[in-house]
Amino acid sequence: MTTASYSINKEKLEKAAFILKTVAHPTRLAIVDLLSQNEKLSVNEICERLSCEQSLLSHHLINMKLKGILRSEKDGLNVFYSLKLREVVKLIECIEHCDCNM
Amino acid sequence: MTTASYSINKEKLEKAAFILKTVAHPTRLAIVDLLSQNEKLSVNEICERLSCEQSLLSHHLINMKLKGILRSEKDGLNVFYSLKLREVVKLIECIEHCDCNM
DNA sequence: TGATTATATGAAGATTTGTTCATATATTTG
DNA sequence: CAAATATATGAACAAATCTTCATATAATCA
Repeated sequence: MTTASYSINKEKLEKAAFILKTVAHPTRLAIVDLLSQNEKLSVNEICERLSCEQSLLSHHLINMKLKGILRSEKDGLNVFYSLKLREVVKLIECIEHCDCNM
Repeated sequence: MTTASYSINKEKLEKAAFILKTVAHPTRLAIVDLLSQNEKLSVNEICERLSCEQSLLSHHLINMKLKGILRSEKDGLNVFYSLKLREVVKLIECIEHCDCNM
């Protein structure tokens, strides 16, 4: 057989790259970090805590929701976002722990 | 105090995003995976195993070296690449393990 | 030395991503 | 209903990224 011997197949690599890419942005990492410490937060709350412009934040949040990393639920005027793919928190931990070696 | 209460500071987030971004690509993830299983590999070996065009692969390798993820050593006609920031392997494991929840 | 092999380089174009701005929509409240 | 508030949307542009191609460099070998 001519199949490459490495363990991860193409599909998995693409999936992984897709998730990593979505998270690989300072603001989006900060969002993940915030939501790892708070069950759910409204757009406004995130906005203020990250001092991020509302529209820009909205774009980020919707993007992350679209890609399965966040979920949202509406409550009156507010929309609360929360982590759907909690595993992404580990990515941050990963990177945090290897900071020393950089 | 007006400081945001989340634990990761801006600098750390940017560093993390930088690393994640560099790795967040199917081919580059495959390179990391390959090199996690082989002490070192020549450009040609990687080329063949990933069926990636030589020039394109070179660009990827040099990029990853530039960003501190790989190192290289020359031996005759060959250049051998190896993992410098081994922690990035954990990123793949992270993503692999959460595949089920996606 | 000339041919061959392995790798790097750099320009160029296509595509994607990040950001801003202006504005739309939806909900609540007076 | 009008005003206020929270969030979303979409166009437009700048910047970054990905890929290809043609070619350069460097080492080896006949």
